[in-house]
Amino acid sequence: MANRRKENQGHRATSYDVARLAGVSQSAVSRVFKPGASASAEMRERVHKAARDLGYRPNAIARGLITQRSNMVGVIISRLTNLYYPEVLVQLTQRFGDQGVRVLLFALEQERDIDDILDQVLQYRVDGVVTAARLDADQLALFDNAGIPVVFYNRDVAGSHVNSVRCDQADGERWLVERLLAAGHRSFGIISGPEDSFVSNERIQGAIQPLREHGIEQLEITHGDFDYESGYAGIGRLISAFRGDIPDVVICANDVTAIGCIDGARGEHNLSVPQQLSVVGFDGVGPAGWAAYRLTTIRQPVRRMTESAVAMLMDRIENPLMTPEKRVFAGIPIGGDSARLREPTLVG
Amino acid sequence: MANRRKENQGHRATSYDVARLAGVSQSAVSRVFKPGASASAEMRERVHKAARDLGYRPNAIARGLITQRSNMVGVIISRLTNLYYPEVLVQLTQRFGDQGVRVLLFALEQERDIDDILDQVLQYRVDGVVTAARLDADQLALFDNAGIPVVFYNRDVAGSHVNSVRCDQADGERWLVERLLAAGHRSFGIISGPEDSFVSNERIQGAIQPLREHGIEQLEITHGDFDYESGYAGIGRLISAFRGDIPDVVICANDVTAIGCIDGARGEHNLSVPQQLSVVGFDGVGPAGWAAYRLTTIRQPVRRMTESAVAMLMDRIENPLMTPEKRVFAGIPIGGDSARLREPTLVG
DNA sequence: CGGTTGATTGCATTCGAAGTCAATTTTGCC
DNA sequence: GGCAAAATTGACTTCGAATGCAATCAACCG
Repeated sequence: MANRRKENQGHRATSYDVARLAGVSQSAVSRVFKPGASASAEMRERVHKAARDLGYRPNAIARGLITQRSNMVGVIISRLTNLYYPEVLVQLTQRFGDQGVRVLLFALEQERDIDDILDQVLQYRVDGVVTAARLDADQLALFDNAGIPVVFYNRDVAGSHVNSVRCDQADGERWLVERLLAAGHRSFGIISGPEDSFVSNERIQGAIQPLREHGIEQLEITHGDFDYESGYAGIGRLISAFRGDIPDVVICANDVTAIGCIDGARGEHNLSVPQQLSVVGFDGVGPAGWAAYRLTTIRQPVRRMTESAVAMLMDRIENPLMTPEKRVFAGIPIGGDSARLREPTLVG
Repeated sequence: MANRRKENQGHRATSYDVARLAGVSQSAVSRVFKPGASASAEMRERVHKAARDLGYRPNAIARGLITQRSNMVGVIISRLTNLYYPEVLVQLTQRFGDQGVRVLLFALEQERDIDDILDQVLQYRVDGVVTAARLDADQLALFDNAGIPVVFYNRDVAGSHVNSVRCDQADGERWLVERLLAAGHRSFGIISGPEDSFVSNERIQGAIQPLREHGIEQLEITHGDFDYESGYAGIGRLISAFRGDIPDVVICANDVTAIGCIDGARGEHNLSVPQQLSVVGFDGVGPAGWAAYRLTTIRQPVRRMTESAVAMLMDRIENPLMTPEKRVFAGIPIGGDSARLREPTLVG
């Protein structure tokens, strides 16, 4: 009994085992499991039966070695705990899965871990990479030299010919700002993300520029970290920066910060949102829609973006000489209830 | 130029290339990259230099084939969009990473996708599996026969000798119920998860049992799906079930449901929480701590649980004959503000 | 019926690194 | 200096599947 068990455990059936049992050659087994290869009906049946009896499954590792295709892609994500990324990750995983490709996950706690991570990604001979973490030109070159296509997700490398899928964040912010201005807001607070965050900078610059264009002078910025605490504490710092005055609106680097900001405004400063303070976010994560917040925000079209990222990467993998392409998606404005977007109606 | 580029791309350096450039044998290169193997200082240096010049990195796929160790583990997660899992996933990924092991991610949208998924997991010859999705005895046997250790996360297979890491959910619920009873609550509503969810059943049974023991009769249950909507709509269904009365407390299958329940109670039924209605959740996710909710809940000790899961799986991988072990962790009660846990003080 | 075509099948090689074994060199010690 | 022990190194084989090529076989045509 114990022996029987042990045997099974130690020995996983190989194509040779199947071949022997079915009385055919190893090549035949290989061909039966390769869709579209030439094999007679009788052969197929015998091999399949033997394979079933032995519990045989082709070894993806061995296959990867000979075909030079691991059928794995690396997905590099930083700050996964952000509410926005899990959704992206799930969708990528499922869509790649539909194409027969597996996701090897690399999660950075600190952006500085990245060099070790890249080394690992390269060792595993992934067929491609989707990165939602910053890569500099040298790091990108590693993949270029190895012939591994890379798709940037909501990021880009300046002046470099790489694939990227992005949400037009500047445009989204501009939409918000235009509407806020039209509704009469004149003093603006901003709670940004980390100073070195590409995503944050793009959003914040996208907000600041139209504000400048409209000659807005009452503008204060405080730095945050994309999290709830940043918003909760940030509103306090902004009020100080305005010398006790309250800005008309706070633009937050993302939804979670905006939610923190709303809670802070209500709980710590006794402000009602949006009557006394408008707050806007960015992302369109689940909690943004919760009744307690109903954020005014810009939703990223995650579905289409992940679809695009997968399609783009698969294309590049099939055809490495294809010219890199950048796709930009418009964000979807969500009216919500956390900001006044219309001119105050004058009640007679 | 184009040629140069092409060459680089097509040809990734192998240990033979390095060996040739360094004027040594391929075995030598292999040994230099294997920690603890015998090689002279001079040899190490020459090989490292050649490797650096060629941008050589050992091919993890080839290594996996010969060593019979892929250094990858499969992580199977369902309902990743739940707020609770991303945290678990990040921690698992990082902790495995610290042990030099990569995570191959499998995300199920539907629990029924699982058979295809398992097939994939087996093909990739992962060294082990952590699953937060249900596996039945047959499915588990697949891994057993292949000699691949499995650790269940917050799940278990009845009567089966498998490793598992769990939070004692029944005990957590019991704690909540005892306190709620002590504080004078007498009528209970429950918003469960899906009927076929192991996690939900464990929690709900854990709540119902002490209620029975205390002879509570006012008890209604409605089914949900672990999401915000379930809570938001669920409170309405409970109020109907109580014929317009309002239960003293609603026990929710998880935090997100509890949050929905609070929003529904406040927004749709004009109830104040916790004054008129106590609501409790389970998990201790980030939003549970947000000022708008301050949930009374049980936090899972994710850190220790993931640590344990990784340690356990690595142990089994190193020593396959080790007896499977089950570790149960106590949940951490979070007082919060969404339920009255003390007897009402009588003000004179 | 001979010859041609096309499908099927097996043999042998290949992918890249690891590890066994034996040959060689170095080291240590009296 | 000489010999045993230890360290270093290389040749060769191995892991499991895929594939080019040649051999075999069946089908088909005039």
